[in-house]
Amino acid sequence: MPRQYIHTAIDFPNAAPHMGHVMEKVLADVMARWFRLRGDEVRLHVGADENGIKIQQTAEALGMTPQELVDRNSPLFEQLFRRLNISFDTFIRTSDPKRHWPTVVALWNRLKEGGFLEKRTYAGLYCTGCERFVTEKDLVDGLCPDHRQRPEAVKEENWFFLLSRKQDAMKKLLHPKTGTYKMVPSWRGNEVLSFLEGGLEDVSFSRSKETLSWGVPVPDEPDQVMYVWCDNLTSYLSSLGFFTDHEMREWWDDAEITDVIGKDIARFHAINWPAMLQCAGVKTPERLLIHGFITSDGQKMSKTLGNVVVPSDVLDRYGVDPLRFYLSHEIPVGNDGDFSWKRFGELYDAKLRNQLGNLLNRALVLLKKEGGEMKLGAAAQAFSPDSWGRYVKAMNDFDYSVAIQEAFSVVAASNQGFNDAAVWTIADKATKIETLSAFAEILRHVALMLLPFMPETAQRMSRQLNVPYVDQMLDRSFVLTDEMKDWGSQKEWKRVGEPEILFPPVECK
RNA sequence: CGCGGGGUGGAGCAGCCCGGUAGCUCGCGAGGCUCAUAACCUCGAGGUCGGAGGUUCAAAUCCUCCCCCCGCAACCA
Repeated sequence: MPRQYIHTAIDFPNAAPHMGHVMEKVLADVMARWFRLRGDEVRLHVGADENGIKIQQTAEALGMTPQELVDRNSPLFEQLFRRLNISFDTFIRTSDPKRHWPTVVALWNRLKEGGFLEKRTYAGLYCTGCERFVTEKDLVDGLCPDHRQRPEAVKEENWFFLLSRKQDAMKKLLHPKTGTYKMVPSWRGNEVLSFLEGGLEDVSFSRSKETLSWGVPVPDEPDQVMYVWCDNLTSYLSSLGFFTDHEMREWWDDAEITDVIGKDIARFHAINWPAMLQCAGVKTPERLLIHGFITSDGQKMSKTLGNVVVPSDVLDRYGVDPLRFYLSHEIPVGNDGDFSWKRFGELYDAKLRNQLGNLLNRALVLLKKEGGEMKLGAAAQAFSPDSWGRYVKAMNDFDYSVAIQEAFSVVAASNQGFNDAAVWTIADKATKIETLSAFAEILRHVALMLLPFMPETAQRMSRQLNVPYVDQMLDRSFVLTDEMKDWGSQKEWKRVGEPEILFPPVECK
């Protein structure tokens, strides 16, 4: 049984979670759920990137300690992910000295022992107002735009990771044809590859404690704190207890590893991370799934524009599955996407209420009127067996929007078939029951297709249909068998349950 | 010539890799049905597929050049 280790980027909790965080987690969760359904063993990891200068600064501005800030914000992420039914196994917080730091320190030591770390003088411009290094291009007329002062030229001793040595190795690893680390979708990888062609430079791996105090201390160097790379990325290992006495190596060494991350940090995950792993003698991941960004009504979300969409507002209004549906249906994997309340409402009505909910309702109500007994006859199945083939291929190819649209094209075709057959006018009771049963059977298949995307909805549909496996379908061990995908395979399924409204109308905002 | 993405009926998008009736959602017009959450179905109006060349029997789809929009351009996650 293949083993799958999926991890998302860990999130930066200097503010409350936004729609972009949600998109990434839903994407990873759809993948995790699909892998489980097809029979793989799955571990899904998420977390919070709590260290760094920005957290330090934000905390200061709010008059709290960094620890207080992350203790306040990180749970917001975790709670949101739970509410979204993200089936994660671990939530790592990088300020956790017990779960996270030992792995980080061990990795650091390995890199150092391998001769991949080197102490150098880092020269840069330091703005005392920002309390951080700034670059030339940040400056306006040579001054810090925020503090209107000239940054000082500062030199400090830092550790560097010798990434430049790994250029050829990374080219080989990421080679579109022969490399073992695949970037999905491939066009997202192009940017990374061309960047790689430009040549790699060594990366700064630590800061002086005066510059950065909130982070993982460098072993044996009291005045140095690790800079983001060694700390943040390593959470993917620390969640498995790597390099400790409770490490779960099988989830790395004997697993297919997928990173789910945004286009902005693709480069670091595609290059820096596998380079670090190679240098530490650890296997590199198999797949990098790169998603785009989400805009709000076509514009970049920004507090100044006041167009930030708060995920919990959507959840309060529409519930979990409609949001999961919207993101999966509207945004092809890798593409940028847009969130708009208008579009959300339209899609909710058109697809979820009018097409899906209505089909389920009209079929069940009529069947109930005939007594609720199921009987699948020789009546032509209105469900093309190719649908499963197309669906499975799309799911395996990470074309999730294509897959969910396949499910909805089955629904649309069924509504049409329902009218064409004028089911409600069929006089012969046996024929009527057989015809309606066929629609119930179609909906059983549709619910299974929707299961990775809208788990609760899939179960509610199946509950109304009263299919035999309804109570197991949200279990992690629930596997989609070939038998389940066969027409009329549920011999124990004798009668349907009570019809209910699947998606109620939601008032316009 | 820095890199990548995009430019498709009123709006938002898919199709482009593997050329061959231009598809989806919403909106609009007409009709059908009345089982169903005033939902469902059918038909219709509306597009020189950014522009110009080229390849081809045939191009939204391949090639070349140009224009416009967005992101990135390295330590900022």
